[in-house]
Order: sequence, then C-alpha cells, then structure tokens
Amino acid sequence: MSLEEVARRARVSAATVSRVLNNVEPVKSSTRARVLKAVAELKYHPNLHARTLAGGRNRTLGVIVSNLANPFFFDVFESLESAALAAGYDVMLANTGYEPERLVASIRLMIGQRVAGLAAIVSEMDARLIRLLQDASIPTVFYDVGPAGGEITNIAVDYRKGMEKVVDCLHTLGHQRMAFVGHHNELGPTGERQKTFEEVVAHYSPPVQHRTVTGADSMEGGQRATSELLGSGFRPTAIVCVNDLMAVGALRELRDRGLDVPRDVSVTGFDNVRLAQFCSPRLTTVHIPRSQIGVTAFEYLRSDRERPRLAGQSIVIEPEFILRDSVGVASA
Amino acid sequence: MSLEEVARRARVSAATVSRVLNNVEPVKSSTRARVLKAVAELKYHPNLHARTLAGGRNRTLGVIVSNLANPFFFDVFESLESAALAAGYDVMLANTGYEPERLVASIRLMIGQRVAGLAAIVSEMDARLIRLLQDASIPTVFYDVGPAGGEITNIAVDYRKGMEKVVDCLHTLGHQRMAFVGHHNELGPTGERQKTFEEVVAHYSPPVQHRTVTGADSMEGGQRATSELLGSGFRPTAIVCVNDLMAVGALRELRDRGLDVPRDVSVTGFDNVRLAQFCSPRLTTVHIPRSQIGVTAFEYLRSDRERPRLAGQSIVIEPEFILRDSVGVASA
DNA sequence: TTGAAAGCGCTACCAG
DNA sequence: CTGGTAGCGCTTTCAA
Repeated sequence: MSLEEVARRARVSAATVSRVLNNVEPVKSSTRARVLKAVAELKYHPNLHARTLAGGRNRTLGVIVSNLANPFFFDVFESLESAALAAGYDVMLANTGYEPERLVASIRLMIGQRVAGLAAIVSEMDARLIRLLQDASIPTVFYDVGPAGGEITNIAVDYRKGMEKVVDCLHTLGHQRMAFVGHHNELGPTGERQKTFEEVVAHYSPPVQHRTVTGADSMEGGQRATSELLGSGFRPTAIVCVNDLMAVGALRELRDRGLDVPRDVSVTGFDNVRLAQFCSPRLTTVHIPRSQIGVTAFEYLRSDRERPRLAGQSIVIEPEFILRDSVGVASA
Repeated sequence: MSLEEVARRARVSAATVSRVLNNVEPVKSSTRARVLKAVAELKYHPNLHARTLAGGRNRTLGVIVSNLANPFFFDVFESLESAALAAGYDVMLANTGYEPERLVASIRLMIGQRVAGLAAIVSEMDARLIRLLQDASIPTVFYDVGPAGGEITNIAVDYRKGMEKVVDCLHTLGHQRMAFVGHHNELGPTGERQKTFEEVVAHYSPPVQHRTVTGADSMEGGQRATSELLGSGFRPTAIVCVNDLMAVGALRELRDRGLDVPRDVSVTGFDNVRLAQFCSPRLTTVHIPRSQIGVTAFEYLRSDRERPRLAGQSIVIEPEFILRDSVGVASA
C-alpha cells in the first residue's frame, strides 16, 4: 500500500497525492476530493520512514529519563511532551531504569532516528556519552550533568539551596542526629543532594551526628535503606531523603517499627511530587518545578523560530522549601 | 553522513559496509576491520528510517496506554518492554491521557511507523478505532475491549470475580451503606468494575444502600470524588474505589475530615500497585498480575517463532483478593 | 568475498 | 494546477 497506488486509483500523479496529504501548494478541490476518496477507500497511511527519509526534516524530539516509575521524571516528560505536541512536534520516550547499557542503546536509537532534538533527563550520563551526542550534532538539553559546554544546554536546579533549607530547618528544631537516605546513583542531581547534606551537616557546632545509607530509587528502596539504617543501631531524630518516593518508603518502615512521624522521627523528601501530599503525614519537602523544566527544555530544543543559543551556558532553576507535617521538634 | 561516505573512506562498496554493520554473509576480517575503523572515525550512525524502508522488516513494537501516571499502566508497559527488549525488539510508547484525539494520533503514528505489532492498553478504544487497526492488518493485542474478533487478541481480567469478593467481604463485615468511587471513563475495565459493583450490591437483602461518584483517574480525582460524596450527605461505612490510585485520594479526604480508616470508614482499592502497601493504612485491594499481562501481550505480538493465532479468542486472567488494613467491621 | 544496481515510499524541484 | 523525476540512505539480489 503506497502513495503510488493511491495515485493510480485517483488517476493523478504521486506528486499530487503528496501535495494533498501535506496540504501544500494549490490543488484543485475536485482533484483533492478524488485523492482523499482514494485514500479512504484504500485505507492508506503514509509511511513515516519514507517521509522522513525523503523530506530530510524531522519533527520528532527524543526524551530519555532514568526512572519513569518515579513521578518526578514522568512529570517532566509530560510537560515537555504537551508543549511539544502543541507546537506540532512528536515525542519519543525512552526509559533507562538507571542502566548504562540502556542509556547507550537509547541514545543510539535517538541518533539513528535523526531526532530534531534530545532531552536527556538522566543522572547516569558520563563524559563519553556527552561526546557521542556532541559528535552527532543534535541539539541537546541535559538535566544537571554539571557544567555545560559546546552546543549543549544544561538545566540545573539549585539543589544546594534547597538542601540547606531542609537541614537548617531540622537543626533549628533541635535535631542533633540526622540520617540521609540516598539512592545508588551517586552521579548527577541526587549525588549533589547527598554531598550538600554532608557538607551542611558538618558545619554545625555542637556537631550533629549523621549517617548515610542508600537504596534503589523506589519506595521499596527507601524502606530497605531505612531498615538498614535503623538496624545499624544509629537512632536519628530526623531522616532526610533524597526524594519523595524514597521518603514514602522511609515512612512505611518507621510506622512498621512503631515509630511515630514526626513525634519520634522527622522525615523530609525532595521534589514535591503529588504523592508528597497524599501520604501521611504529609511530607515536608523541596518543590522542584518540573513543568518549568519540561517546558524550558522544549524551548531550547525547538528550532522553528530563532532561539538564543546558549552555548555552554547553564540555566538555573530555584527550588522552594515546603514545610508540612512530617517534621517536628527533635525528640529525646 | 551516510553509508556511502563510510564506504568511500574504507575503499569498499556500500554493500560491504552494510554487510559489516549487520554482520551477515562472509566478509574478510581485514575488510571488516577497515570498515569498522572508518565507521568509528566518521562517527557514523546508520539512519534507521532508511534501514526500515529498505529492509521492509521492522523490529519495533508499539504500546499505547491511557494514563502513564497511574502505576498500573506503567507496570504493564515495563514488563512488556523488558520482554521485548530481551527478544531483540524495540518498543515505542504513547500515552493518551484518556483523550480520544491523542489515541487516534497515536494509532496513526504507530501505523505510519509500520510497527510489527501493537498493544493497546487503553480503555477508551471504540469500534471505529478497532476497525482502523484491523484494516491496517497489524498484529494487535487489546486489553479488555470486550469480545475479540478477527485477527485481534484480547486480554481480559475477570474483574467481576474480583469485585464480587470485595463487596462480599464488606457485606460480611456488616457494611450496609457503600459507595463506589469510579472514574470518568465508563468504557472498558473500569466501567465494568462499576457495573459489577452496582449489580452485586443490588442483590442483598436487607438491601444495601449505595451511591456512585466519579472523578479523574488520579489521587486528586479520588479525593475530589470522595469529597463530593461526603458533601452530599450520604454516610457510607465503606468506600469501594475503582483503583488504588483513587483509593489513596479517598484516604486523604477521609483523614482531612477527621474520619478514621478503617474504624469509621472502610476503603478498598483495585490493582494492587506498589503504592497500596506504602500508604496507610495499607489498602485492601484486588491484585491484577500486571507483569503477566505485559508478558502475555508480548508473546502474542512476537512473530519470529510460530505462535498460536488466537483469532477472536480472549485470554482471561484471574485476579486475587488481598485483605489488608483499610477494611474493618462496619461502624455504627 | 566483493561490487553494481535496483528498489523501498515519499518529497521536492522543474517543467508544462 | 499537475506530472515527471531525481534523490533521501539503506538492504538485497545478481554477478563477478
């Protein structure tokens, strides 16, 4: 089933069918009608591969994320996608599950598809892969891969500031024994949160005791890490989690051990995903404007109108501390 | 950057480069090495559109889901994807957000891409769209679109049985005033759950009072629907939710109103997503084997080995009732 | 073991 | 307003 067959049936040339399908250039309406009729009768659907090959153009954007099961990534994707759709772009999504091989495969796929732009919202990006993308010379937006450079745009969130507020708040409430529940991936944004936590905590005097544990980026991971933490004998009065998802896991573990939040232990999350308001107690967290990230990424990827090329520049987004019920004054 | 250029640099023909890249047919290893070297130096990535066009074949499967923000859909997708990846297929994902236009667009996209198979895990599928897919003659697996037919495979879950267990359990515990929190989409699986609820509830004597409200398929939707329910003056002792996500929203609303679960009101979900064990109280629900659905869907889509063509047949999956903390005996 | 050439289905340019 | 035709980049016979 091809353009050719439609052309034959409508008794016109392939060129004309193409014009009708892309409604471009003048086509007599009677001809147009005849073509459309043939298209319908033959149940014809243009082959997108052929179209892209011939046209050279490509209105498809690629998005790669680390963990779609974490609402943070989904929200960023969703806002980027709807902005793109509204502007007439298609979006391809790839999920790596933090696995380097899948990241590589996804990048190759996107390059092979000759996407018009790529948003890499992943924390496991390494220098080699960045090079790969640069060499392919496809417009790329990264999320927190560190210093941008060349044709690369980098969107960063000022995690440090957010994390400082969290720890300061806890310290002010009298917490002297804190723990950090992070996840396995030390690179990128989540690693930065952990580093910041440890640095900030180290500055207090009298000193604040602290300890760090890690787990998978999931509710189960948060629960296990918390279990390990508590099993180690350390008795934190506050647990700072790398994100909301893991914080919900921490909440579960604490409850299972008969500990009350926030009376016995305070807990904080990060991201302010919707779940943070639906768990109980409601999570104290740091809001990261995910839809702003998605929309901004798209704005730097679209190429129809002239956009400022921020070569090597990083755009920084400010997070916002949100105090809710999961935090209270330090217990004995 | 094309095959041609690589061929030129390696001083071989395009055909040979193609052979090396697809490692097929005999190629002298010295030639192979030369080609690989040229590929690396040129940072060449084959154009997948050209490849698909020329080859005719296509190892890409399409998956369309209604709401990726609901873990149910994500879980099905994920298991299907990993089965597919392991078997050497690529997977394209499209999310409709329950919007009919996006469903149509997604289907057209998949057909245009000439995917090797399509899994439509959506509840808003209508007869017209099913025809569209049939006409495109692409192997398709539907999720609960009702009676299958023609080349179509349909995977169904015996919701009725699951819902009966839920209502029976509640009735046994003495609940005489029940409410159903459903979502806007009356078609497909979720509509069936609602219908079943109403039918089962109607059978009891003395009669069980009941009422149904609906909202969006999200935690917020569940909260709002519950708010509307309670605002109407009806005082259910048990709230049966169409799925876990909305049940978590119901939990939130009840807590906000100072009602204790399960002491004052019992709540049930459906699906048994991971969240059901991480909220509190833990949700009584019905387990739907999502990974089984994903894997099964893939098995009916793969075409390398001969598979039984279940024309017009429906395969049925059994759900399992899971009693947890969100249910208790009826309050006064 | 390798090369030449014929498409795959479509768009875009050039005539008419 | 419409048709002819040259590619787009790759795979795949068919010969050599």
